[in-house]
Amino acid sequence: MTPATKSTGSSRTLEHPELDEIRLEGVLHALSDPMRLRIVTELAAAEDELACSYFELPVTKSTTTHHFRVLRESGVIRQSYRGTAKMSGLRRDDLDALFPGLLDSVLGAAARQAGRLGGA
Amino acid sequence: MTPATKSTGSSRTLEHPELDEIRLEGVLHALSDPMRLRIVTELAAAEDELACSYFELPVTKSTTTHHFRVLRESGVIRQSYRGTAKMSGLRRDDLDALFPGLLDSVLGAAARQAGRLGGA
DNA sequence: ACCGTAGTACGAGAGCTGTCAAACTACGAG
DNA sequence: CTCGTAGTTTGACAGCTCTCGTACTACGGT
Repeated sequence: MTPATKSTGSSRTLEHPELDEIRLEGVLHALSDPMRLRIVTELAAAEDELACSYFELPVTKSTTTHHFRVLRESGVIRQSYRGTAKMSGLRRDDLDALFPGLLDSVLGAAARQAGRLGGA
Repeated sequence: MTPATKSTGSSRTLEHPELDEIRLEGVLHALSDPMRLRIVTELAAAEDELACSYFELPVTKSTTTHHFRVLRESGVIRQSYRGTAKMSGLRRDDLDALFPGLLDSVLGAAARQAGRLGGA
């Protein structure tokens, strides 16, 4: 929101697929891993960008890096650097434009299943 | 070897997951393959059970068998034998009960993408 | 009884995936 | 400058996935 759109010297760049490069198969594949589905669920609940370090995943840092890259390269999340932190946010608008209702139904399904398996 | 064991009386039986054994991750993974997404799309369009041989997939018969098994074991389709043919049908009701809206949004997304990529 | 059609089973191979450990880079705070 | 924190890179490894070809079984018709 606030300006500083210069990337402020952070030369580290991140590749993101354009809208028309996002493939349904890729999105589904990205979401079909438990760890990544969990990341996406938390990201959706947060309604805001989150640092990778926010997530307390039961895997090492390098594995975490791997999962975030799969999510980014499939077009599910958008990432950017802010200081030493790497912020991640759902590409909700892009996904809704491309595949209306898909993200919501997957999130709903994930919540439903979590309730069914955990809370019941 | 030695097919001496069971054979369960009547004809060839097929394993299907119960409703509460179907996992969202498994369904998403099953749908994330182009060949299987295509099968599911045609199955949905048909609104009826189809024989494996109906599909003219650009792969061999053994690969076709493999894909149908993945779809069945993940809970996406139901299969049964009718004569020498093996009929397959979407488990629409089960999936809708478990993950409301998911199947429709995936099918819609697939149709949209097909139109976007093919119809120019 | 035979044959053809529909699908299965069994290897097998190339390639991808999830995971780790260890060494590394980038940034901000003292 | 030095240090700690956040994340990356590389290499490795087991396991899975998609694909094939060949050999096999099951069923129905002639």
